[in-house]
Amino acid sequence: MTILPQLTKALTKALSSLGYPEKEIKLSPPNNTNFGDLSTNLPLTLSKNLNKNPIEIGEIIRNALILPDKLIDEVTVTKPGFLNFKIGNAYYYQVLADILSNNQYGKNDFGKGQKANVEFVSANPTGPLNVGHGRNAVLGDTVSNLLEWNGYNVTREYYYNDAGRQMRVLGQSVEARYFEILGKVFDFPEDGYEGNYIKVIAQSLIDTHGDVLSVGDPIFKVEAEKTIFADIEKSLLGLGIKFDQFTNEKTFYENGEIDKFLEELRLKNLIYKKDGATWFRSTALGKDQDRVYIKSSGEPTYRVPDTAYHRDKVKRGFNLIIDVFGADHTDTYPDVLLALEALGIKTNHIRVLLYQFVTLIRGGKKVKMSTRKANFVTIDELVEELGSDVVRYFFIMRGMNSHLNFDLDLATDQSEKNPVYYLQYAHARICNIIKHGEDLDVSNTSDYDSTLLKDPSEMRLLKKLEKFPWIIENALHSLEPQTISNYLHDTANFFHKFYSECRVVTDDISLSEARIALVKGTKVVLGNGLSLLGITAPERM
RNA sequence: GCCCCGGUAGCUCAGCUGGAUAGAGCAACGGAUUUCUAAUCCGUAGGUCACAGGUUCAAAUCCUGUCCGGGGUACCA
Repeated sequence: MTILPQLTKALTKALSSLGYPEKEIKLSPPNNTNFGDLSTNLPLTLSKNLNKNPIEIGEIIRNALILPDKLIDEVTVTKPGFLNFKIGNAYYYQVLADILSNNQYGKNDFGKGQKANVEFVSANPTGPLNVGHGRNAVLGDTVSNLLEWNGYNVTREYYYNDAGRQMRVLGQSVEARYFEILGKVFDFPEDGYEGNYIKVIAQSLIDTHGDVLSVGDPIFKVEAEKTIFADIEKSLLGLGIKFDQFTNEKTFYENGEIDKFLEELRLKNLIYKKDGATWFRSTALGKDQDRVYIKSSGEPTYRVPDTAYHRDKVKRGFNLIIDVFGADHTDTYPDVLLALEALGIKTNHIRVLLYQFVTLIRGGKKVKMSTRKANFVTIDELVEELGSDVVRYFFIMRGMNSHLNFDLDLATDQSEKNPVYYLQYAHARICNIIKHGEDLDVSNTSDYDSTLLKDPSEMRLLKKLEKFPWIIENALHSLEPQTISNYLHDTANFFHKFYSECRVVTDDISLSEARIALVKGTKVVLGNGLSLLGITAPERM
């Protein structure tokens, strides 16, 4: 049993035995380790209720506390009113033993028996994936990993619109290039896709079908979609990302779900016609404007299939549904949820992760990315240049709410000293130490004497390892994977410091064995953390 | 105009469910290698946490306003 719940319980008991009001008990490690390992501000928060000096309250609680044996070395009360606990080393030694007996250390059961769906990337197949999609892809995949680490059964899902304007224009673009290459009259669409890959697809159509294709042949669009999608899947695989399910918009037209959904809204008087278009009466549900559902051209806006799709996901019975969207969806997903709620569908298990845009900087200048204009840096280029590990770490180490300035030149220059290597190097170093120990026959970690671990750098590292499950649990609630990369960086840092302070394998066999145990424990944490982030943990570098 | 995100060291960013002395990487400068990997470690320097109010015993963190940057506010997605 971890120490946090035990202490919380002891504090709760003390409060009730004193007749003090119930308070939420928050225990957290203080910044300054001189205060101990865990602190609570309980005396401060009680001070107002009791109209008493917080220090005095702290002392009273301290005296009333009944603590588990040998777990806590010391309890102190410090100004302005904190209650601090110094945890005994024995507890941490036990944690190390736990880690060594469980190479899944860090995993938990919070999501056991529960199904989660993570929808991400979801780029329409109109061109290669660019840097912006990269952030989405890595974020979605890492969150999926995180859910799996918390026991969820996760479906990674990619949704795309294959019935809308974008794909139509894509087909027209290919068609135009086809006739252009054949030297015939062609009409390049106004908003056509200008990338070279369009010409490649057109050429392959010529190679397989010759010049017999005629204007408006559906094959242009079909072939483009097929080819580009294959490329997208390959790009994602380059980042170690594999989807369980692809769902497309067309499905919901064909199975009647969209008509059904519109009809239900109509029955609730939430749909009306105006100016030849069909509108969603979102103002009736508290929004400040209505939205067009079906354009006067007869083409539905993307909100319509999107809502039908989300209803479908809800129906599939997931306990948790996560959408990973770029900031351009900020204003649109609330309408989707609103429509679902209007139909009596619960949406409180849907969580939307909005990430801010990636600003690409090249040659000191911002590059405005556009798939249509073929002005972008692709994921393939990025992965080829930096490697999957670096790309993944780069995208995940920053919070999703921050705009990401991606300086391509800098990323290339710094690839040699990229922060991800710091973590990987620690892991490789560990592997080497373990190997060195084995060569000298110092590898017994089944009955080592853990009490020999008492150097400050050893204890600091060990205490860090103890936090790992707690980090995973917190990341589950916040769904902010950067907390994990931050943690791993700290862990690697503490390890490197320990390494420079303490020689692991020496003539002192007992001490060596104890230190090997600590090193192996660190390896488990770093290895597990890296695998959660989808980053390799090399044995040597 | 309105909505969302951000503004923290020269640069890129952590920290934000309020806590005790605000951090890291890069860049700058100075050290450490007869040693299990120097892709490391130690040290120096670098801050009005955009600004102004407010709440609180306590604010980078919460609230209000202002300024600046990005995104949205389309019968584009």
